[in-house]
Amino acid sequence: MISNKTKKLKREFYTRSLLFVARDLLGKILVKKSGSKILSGKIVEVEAYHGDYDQASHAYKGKTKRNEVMFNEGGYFYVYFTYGAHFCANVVVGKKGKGIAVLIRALEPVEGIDVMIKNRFGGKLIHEKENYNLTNGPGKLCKAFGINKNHNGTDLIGNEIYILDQPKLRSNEIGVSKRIGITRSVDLQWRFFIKGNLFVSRK
DNA sequence: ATCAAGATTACCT
DNA sequence: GGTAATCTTGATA
Repeated sequence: MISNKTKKLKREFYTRSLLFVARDLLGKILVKKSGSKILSGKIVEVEAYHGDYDQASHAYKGKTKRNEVMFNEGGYFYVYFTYGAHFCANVVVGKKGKGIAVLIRALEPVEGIDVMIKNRFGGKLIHEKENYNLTNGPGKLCKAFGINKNHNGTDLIGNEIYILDQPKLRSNEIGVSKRIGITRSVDLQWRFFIKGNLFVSRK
């Protein structure tokens, strides 16, 4: 359940070290306002990307037009388009100029589920269990939340998209693994997820 | 100007 | 479990 202690995360949360921020994002609530509607979901799976020594990171080869948002200070939204079809949403982390981010890989829907169904499937949900297929992947959650290129660079300290604080998870509730879908720096154990959560993208 | 790769997904057997 | 789809970006000429 969602705690009553629902304060928006501040800049200081995001400007800490990468792996601390990545782990601490688990269990927090991503919120997006779209008109009068509110969409929200609990973060249940993330991956860390570091610009300096992580060859899988978009920022590894330095700043380009595509990845420039990654070089902001922590607390900005980095959205990119990939495979000709999908957007992926990241939280920029650390100090200005570093090129560090956390990819949000999966959410557990909380508010605005009707809108998410509409965004993902055009309004029709054939099987009840399809709810588990709404936001259990980086491209899927962007589609469900209506996140696209226009949201690249959004300040998460603002009111359009932000993340609500929640009690910190115990370490035995968090799973760790290699990252998914990359071909370089494959051995880093930088994927974190909530153990047993049904909305995690893969086992 | 051309080209290959990609932090994925959906659909097929 | 395998793979086609699809197009933007960044690198190379």
